[in-house]
Amino acid sequence: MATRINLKQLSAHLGLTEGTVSRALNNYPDISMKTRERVQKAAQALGYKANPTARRLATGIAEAVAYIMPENGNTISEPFVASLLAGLAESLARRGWDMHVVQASPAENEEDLIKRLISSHKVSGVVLSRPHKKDARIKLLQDAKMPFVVHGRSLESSGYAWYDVDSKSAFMDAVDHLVALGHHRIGFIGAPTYHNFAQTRLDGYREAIVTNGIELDNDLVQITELTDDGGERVAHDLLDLENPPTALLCLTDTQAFGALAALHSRGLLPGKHVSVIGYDGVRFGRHTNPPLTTMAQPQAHSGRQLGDMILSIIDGDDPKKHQVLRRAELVRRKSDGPVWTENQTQSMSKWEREE
Amino acid sequence: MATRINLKQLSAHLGLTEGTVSRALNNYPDISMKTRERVQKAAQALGYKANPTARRLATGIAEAVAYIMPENGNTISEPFVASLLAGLAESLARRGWDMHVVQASPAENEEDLIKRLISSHKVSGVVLSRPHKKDARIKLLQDAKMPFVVHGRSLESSGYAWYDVDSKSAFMDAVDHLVALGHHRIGFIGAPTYHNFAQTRLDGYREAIVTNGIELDNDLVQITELTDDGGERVAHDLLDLENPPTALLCLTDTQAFGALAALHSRGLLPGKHVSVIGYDGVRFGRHTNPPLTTMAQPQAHSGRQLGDMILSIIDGDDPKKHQVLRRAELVRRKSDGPVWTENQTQSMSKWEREE
DNA sequence: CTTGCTTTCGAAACCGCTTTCGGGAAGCAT
DNA sequence: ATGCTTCCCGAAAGCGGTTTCGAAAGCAAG
Repeated sequence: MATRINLKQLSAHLGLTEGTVSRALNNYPDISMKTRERVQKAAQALGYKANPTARRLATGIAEAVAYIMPENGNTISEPFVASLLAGLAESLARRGWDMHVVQASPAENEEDLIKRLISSHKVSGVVLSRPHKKDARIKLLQDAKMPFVVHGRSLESSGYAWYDVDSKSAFMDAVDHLVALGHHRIGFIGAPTYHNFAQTRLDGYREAIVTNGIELDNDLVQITELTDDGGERVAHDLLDLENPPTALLCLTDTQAFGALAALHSRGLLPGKHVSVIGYDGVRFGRHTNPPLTTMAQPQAHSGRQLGDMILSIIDGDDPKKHQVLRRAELVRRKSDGPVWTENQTQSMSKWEREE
Repeated sequence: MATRINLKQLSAHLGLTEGTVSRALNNYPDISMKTRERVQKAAQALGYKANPTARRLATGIAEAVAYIMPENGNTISEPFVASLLAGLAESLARRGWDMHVVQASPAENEEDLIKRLISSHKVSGVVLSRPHKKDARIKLLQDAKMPFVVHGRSLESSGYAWYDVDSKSAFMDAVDHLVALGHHRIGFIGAPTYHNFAQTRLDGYREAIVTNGIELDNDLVQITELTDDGGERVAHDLLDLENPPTALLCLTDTQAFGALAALHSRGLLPGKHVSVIGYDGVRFGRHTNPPLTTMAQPQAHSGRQLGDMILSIIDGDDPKKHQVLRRAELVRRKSDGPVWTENQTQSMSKWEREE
């Protein structure tokens, strides 16, 4: 086990040429059935495995794909990363391929990372998360003919493979839900719209607002970082408005956690005085005070899905055939409720009591 | 940019032999200063980079390390994984090395995974998380002389490199803290002790209990999964005891979240009626009801730390010189408090009011 | 018993780089 | 000029496979 047997030894053992043995193992048709079986049996018995590095050099295919971690080294503890990686790794492992996980170093921007990845020939495919609206990386990959799939979508998404959740519809659903509860002033806590998902969710919000016959009020949309602190900060800004919102719709659950904190610090009960809805459906939302209502994405097997996609594209499938859009669904916990009316004074005492 | 220049072209361009150019680029002393500079300048200008696969084959060193994801595909969304990966990737990238992330597939056990990794020659080092008490993987790596560092420790940890947090002391501190608040019946929510960290934390708990002159009561320690549901379930068991605990010490924050849920469902206020303390210091604990008191580990740069360690061990450092033990510290939020006494009836009303 | 086609395998080039080895050229003392 | 180091670089052999090409062997047909 210390030193593994190599092709030369195996072929010597069999009294055959290295080339012949190699072809036998790779099921070339010009090897007789008899010797093919003999070779494969011997390989099995001796525990022969082709050296991956040598094969890579010879064939030029890397047998590995790279996952690009989303930017923001700090915020990176995105809940979805770990489970996505698990699924992706599993899918690739079924084929014996490797998963490289890469991240733009502080010194290097995302585009240079992609360039380096392409020219290094170290991977035969790339999986990308959270593209920007107009993501230069996508063009680089296309120009280099490097197979890739995107977790999310950029603005122009017709030409490549992607896996995404229809968060625009999700945000429309969320708005509809809030309106049905009587809310007319719905605050939106968002993120910079170079993130395409930030844009589409905002679009969903806006579209649903007008569809419901409500006038758009730009004061009600606030942009901030994708952190709880960010959410908390702008939640305060929204509540400080002269005519404050009665509900807050947040781009992510993490931001929503911050919004809940803002409400608490003001003695307001989420779900009662002000409704809060997040997006992502992270499990942790079950434990907030109150449990967070959220639009949950079906991230069950997104990693495996992405893995299967990139693999078949590498095999030659048309990327355009691999575009899957999943739907998010409302998970109603306790942070949403009918609009609070001032004359419900009988409960006022409880409000006051919150510290 | 399409086809990268290779060594043959570069050397032809320079009128030198491939071997000479290679040695010039790798700073061999038998190349004159003059041509060495000339070569390096040309390489720079033409954007030459040695093909990693070819170099790997020639040198036999993989220039990559593997991170083994902790077991449990489901529970894997351990909060620490993503940030650890980020740091590890950064450390390796500074040297131009790759990070492979691997996970035992359902069909394959962890030991076979390591065997495969070793014999594949695909990586020159391994980083391992959460070892078992007696972890067969460690022995495999040692026997194969594969450099590795462990995130955590197994029982016998003197012979290899590791990075760990002194969770035994942490749990002793936590017990001391609770005792100082008046608690004498402290429940322990743990996990199967083949996980070494589960054992050491339990040890810390037990040792501190006796040190404080309290009698050990085995009914007070419950073993369960590392999930919120697990924590919730056994929290109920503990509270159903005839003589229930007044405080719950949990192996992880995630379990503690479940414990909080159990208390709420019984109309008990964490931090008032029953104290709850977790371990990990995940950021999310700021948003529970009430915010979770926890023993926070300094996971700031653990990933980078691990990366630097594995790199220097691969360079030949003695693994035994790389053993770093960090301390966790109590982060007091709101889920702990003095022991609840029944005669504080004036607050009883508030208790009743909780639903 | 040739001729012609397949089937089956050996031989060799190649992937792109590293590293050992040896020898020519230059430098210095004799 | 000779002899001996020392300094540089070319030549060539790997690393461990894959793949093309061509030839030998086998078989059927003529």
